[in-house]
Amino acid sequence: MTIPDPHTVEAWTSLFRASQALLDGVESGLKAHGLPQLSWYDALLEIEKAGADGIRPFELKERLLLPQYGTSRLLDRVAKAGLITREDVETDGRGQIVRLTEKGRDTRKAMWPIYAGALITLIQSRISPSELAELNRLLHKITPARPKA
Amino acid sequence: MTIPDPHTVEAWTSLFRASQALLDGVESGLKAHGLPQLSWYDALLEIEKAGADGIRPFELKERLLLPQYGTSRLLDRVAKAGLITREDVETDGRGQIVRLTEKGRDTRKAMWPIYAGALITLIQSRISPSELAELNRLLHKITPARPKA
DNA sequence: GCCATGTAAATGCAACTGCATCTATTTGGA
DNA sequence: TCCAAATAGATGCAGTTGCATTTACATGGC
Repeated sequence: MTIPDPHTVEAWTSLFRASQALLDGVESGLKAHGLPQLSWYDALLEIEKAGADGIRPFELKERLLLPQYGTSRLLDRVAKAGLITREDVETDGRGQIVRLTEKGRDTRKAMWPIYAGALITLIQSRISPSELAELNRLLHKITPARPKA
Repeated sequence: MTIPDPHTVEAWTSLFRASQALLDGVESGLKAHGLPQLSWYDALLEIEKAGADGIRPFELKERLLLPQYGTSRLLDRVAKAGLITREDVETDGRGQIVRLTEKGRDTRKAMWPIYAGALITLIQSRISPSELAELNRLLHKITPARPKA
């Protein structure tokens, strides 16, 4: 059995810690402002991008890389909070169309400065633009091409 | 409100995806072999390092960067699986000493090749040693010095 | 010695995730 | 047409996490 280079283990550790720290930072900022979780942001943004046409949950799950049940339940919560509407689609009795409400749009907008601020503080202020580009390049080497939704 | 550089957002996204992909890879490997979660590995390793003296839960929580209740419950599960012993300490009636059992040692040992193999496949085989070093350097810039346990 | 304060650890409750399964509907063939 | 297989989405259940609180013990000042 091959033993990994200590640098490999360290990379995994620092990668994990970094992403953990960033996530915590963003989430605690949102929570401190009484705003929903980060996962809601991505969903709201995708739904907002879909515009008046709305989006089907199965499309959403592909874009958010969430499991089907995760999407279903996330939509439950977001709908319960009044941020989206879900209505049946006539062309397919199994499906539904999700659309953002005004409140949903407002919520997403309110989340953005907090989210962005955290990223600036936690990333942008700590690393130079060229290093940032290099970091991106290296991370993309590690993460294989997403397996085509 | 300052707007973050798109590269910053992309770095956050790739960082998150990379760490998610690695975590999933390691976890699914362990699960496929009928082994416990990765979080158990770290705990078992720390406890093993403590040797015959054992370790106090509050020390463990500092080393693992876990919340107090998380540590308490992790130890519950690990103890229920027979991988550790917990006994009261005489010098401090509030505390306990955690020690690894033989079974705990065996389990940790069994986990390592799977864990290591996943790291080799997912990281080491995809990036050169010098790039790995650079990745480490960049990640350490982003993650601030841990706030001294 | 007594009490306020602090520290170690556990726990009730709500939220969330994973897994498997279920229901409803559509689709593609024989 | 009819039925097996596929697809969209929901859901029961167990496990896990976060938060707040609780229990138990220790310590320092008076």
